[in-house]
Amino acid sequence: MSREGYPFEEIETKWQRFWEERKLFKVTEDDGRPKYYLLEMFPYPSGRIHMGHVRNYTIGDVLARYRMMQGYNVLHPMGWDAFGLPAENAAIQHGVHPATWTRNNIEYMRKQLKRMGFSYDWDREISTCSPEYYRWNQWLFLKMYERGLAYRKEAAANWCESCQTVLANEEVVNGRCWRCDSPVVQRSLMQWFLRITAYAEELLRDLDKLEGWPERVIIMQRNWIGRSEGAEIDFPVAGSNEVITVFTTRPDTVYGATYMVLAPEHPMVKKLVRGTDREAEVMRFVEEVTKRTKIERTAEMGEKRGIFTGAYCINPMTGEKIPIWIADYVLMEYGTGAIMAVPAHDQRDFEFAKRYNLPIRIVIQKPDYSLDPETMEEAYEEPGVMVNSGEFSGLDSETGKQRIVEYMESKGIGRRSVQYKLRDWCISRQRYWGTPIPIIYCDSCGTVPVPYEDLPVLLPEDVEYKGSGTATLVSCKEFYEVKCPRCGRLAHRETDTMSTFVDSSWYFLRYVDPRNEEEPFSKGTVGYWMPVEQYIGGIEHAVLHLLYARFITKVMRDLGLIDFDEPFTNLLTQGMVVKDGAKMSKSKGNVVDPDDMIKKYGCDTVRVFMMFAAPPERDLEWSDRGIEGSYRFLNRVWDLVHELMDEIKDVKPEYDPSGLSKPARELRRMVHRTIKRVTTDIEERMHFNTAISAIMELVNFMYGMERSDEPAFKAVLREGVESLILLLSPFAPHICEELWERIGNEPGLVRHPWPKWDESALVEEEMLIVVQVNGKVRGRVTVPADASEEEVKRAAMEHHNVKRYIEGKTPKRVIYVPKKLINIVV
RNA sequence: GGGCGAGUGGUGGAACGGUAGACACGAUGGACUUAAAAUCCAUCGCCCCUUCAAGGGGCGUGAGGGUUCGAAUCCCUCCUUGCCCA
Repeated sequence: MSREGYPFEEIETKWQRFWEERKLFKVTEDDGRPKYYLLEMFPYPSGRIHMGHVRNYTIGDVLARYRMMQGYNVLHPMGWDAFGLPAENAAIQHGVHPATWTRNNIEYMRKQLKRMGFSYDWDREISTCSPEYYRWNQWLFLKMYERGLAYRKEAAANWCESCQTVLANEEVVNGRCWRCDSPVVQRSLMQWFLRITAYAEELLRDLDKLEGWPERVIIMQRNWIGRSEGAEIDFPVAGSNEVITVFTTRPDTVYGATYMVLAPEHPMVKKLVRGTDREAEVMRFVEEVTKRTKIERTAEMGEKRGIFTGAYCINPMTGEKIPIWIADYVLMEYGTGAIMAVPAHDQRDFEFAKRYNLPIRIVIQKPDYSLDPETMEEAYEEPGVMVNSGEFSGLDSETGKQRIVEYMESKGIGRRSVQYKLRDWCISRQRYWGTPIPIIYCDSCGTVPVPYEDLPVLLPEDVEYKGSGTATLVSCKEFYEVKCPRCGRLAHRETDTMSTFVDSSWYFLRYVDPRNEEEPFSKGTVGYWMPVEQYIGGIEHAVLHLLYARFITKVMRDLGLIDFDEPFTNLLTQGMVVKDGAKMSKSKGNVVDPDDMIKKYGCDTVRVFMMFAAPPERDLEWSDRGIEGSYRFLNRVWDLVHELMDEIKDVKPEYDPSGLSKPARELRRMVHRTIKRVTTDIEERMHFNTAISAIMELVNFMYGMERSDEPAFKAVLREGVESLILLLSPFAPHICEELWERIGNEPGLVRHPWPKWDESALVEEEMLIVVQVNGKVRGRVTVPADASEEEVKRAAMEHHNVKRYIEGKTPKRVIYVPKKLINIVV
């Protein structure tokens, strides 16, 4: 008989309509069941969903449906990270308004997600570009401004002269603008920052609470925060009252500081060279360095370049006059922007000293005292014994660190200090398509926050896009020109908008109360739903998004809005979907469009393949053959249930387990074993690929099983078919609803309890014992399940092949692993 | 340069100190068919011995060492590769 496979299209449409009409995924907090908040990272509405989304959201959907069947009140929302740069690019390239472009994309992508059958409560959908959402960004910004957590300062930004715009780091490719390929320069602008550094210590310490997070994400965040303990030391500038403070993690090496290095941007640089004959040369160097990127400047293999300022400072411990240099490898952003250079014990200082013939002095010796400045080829950075260090000579360097800092503190020339690599978070974007920063600049009143009652500051949509965000907003009079809220005189608005990371740093809180017009969310509601039990997304957000979300959560807590410290209890970072070993991309021409696959095989097949091809945290290799296999599997399920239909049609899955025939017992064992495997694979390891294999094995078994005529067999069979459908339903919900209905049950599977296994059904009547001799497998014996160790041993010794290896020898030792293996050592 | 992963058949992957390769893809052979598709059955890590058949042996999880009765799994060194940071 020729056939095309089961009618997936009809079935999938039918059940998607059924779920939507019954509002099966709508949840409220007044529910007796325990709550479970399941969240996937919301998408940027780029136009169409891609396989990465499909994978992310399928993982989420399987877990959501599984939890629903486990009896949880599952909050499973979806929304749109809808502000951002690509919308502006679309405006430039296709002349379409960013808002139109974004909203059209959302319309289309929402349809695509619905076509995948995901169990979202669509009534909670949010879009960050809607004023109802972004007004709370502005509200939060004002709250932070009040508390000194939002502030404005001058900072360097990547600037493209030809596009007249600021670029994000990702938009700078090899030092050039990604769009026009002209060189990118650093330009100093006044920008808004959020004071995340005020939470550095807590963000670091609370990483210990995140037991449900992958270790590598925690390590990445820890490195990003980059705490280091050390000291600040004051170096007086020779012949002036100025003092330059350096930060070092190695105060024990201070006697070896033979020169000082300032970052080119250090404010002292200008003062030191002003009016000297070195001024022109030094300033030329500074200008040249600032054009280069941070990565180029600090790459360790790169040549370190510098210039002498002509000025000197005094090493406060030795009283020595040491030269002050400027070098590209010292950054203003880290520490104090100035270092004491100890070439003998810091590799970068060492290389710099070699290049410019600066003195190298050993102050830490190896235990064998073998270091010699004349012969050393690299810095010695390990601990050791202090030498050439005045009264501290002879101490081990770890003790010396403490002693020197204590000494400096007592003399007031230095102090203990902790530095973080973490910088304050720059949220200013010179863009149009983002949340307006609610600030007004008045010539007489200065920087004035927009009063809360004037929120939201609406982003004007009736504008002509000018090619740069700032230009667009400045030219929009109705937006730009405003009365000062304090004095009423003409003032103007801030034209920078917020980074979209602000939007995404709290959206999970808005989902719990998405239509609240009085506040970002009500405290009671957020208390019921938060924290998120399971968060799922790509590893690429390991640092920025996940750190910002943690930060804002802590800020909200300190504002009294919530009472918990961490937003996400468990985090799953899924791997990429790749094809031919590479990430799918247009330029490589290896993109697989989900729409095509759904059309060809249906979404159930796509879902099953996504979950079967690899465990979630690994990369998934797309395979056209593989998806056919998944389709074949669903057809086998479809056919199997139809074949068994007559036998189970009016049967109840009820029977007395004690009097079953052998075929019934075996079927029952297989069914219950599958329930156990699928349940533990989902629950304990989230290994959906092995869960699906277990279901496949059950299907294979049922195709080849031994039958029996007794009525109880039919009841066991009914139980088997029902279990099969229930276990498969989180993965392939549509076909399962259909089969469930066809065997005469009430549809709406997420409301049906997840099957439970009966441990007594798993008990084997016989067990297969592997027999090893000296650790090598020499045979297998089958013994009754209740056989004692002695009986197993006897059976093993009698095995014909085993005998050959133990003949004439006496066993020295016998290791018995119950129910599995026996190892005879001779 | 540092940190963290990963390396298993022709392929995706199983195996959380106890039978390596579950499940699937693919391939080969067969059944069905006028034929094909679909479906079903059988075989498939590599090498070898024995046999009518049934059997049996050696090697094998990137390389090399170690711990253990027993290692893909734990430890050390190295190689390759990916990600993050510099």
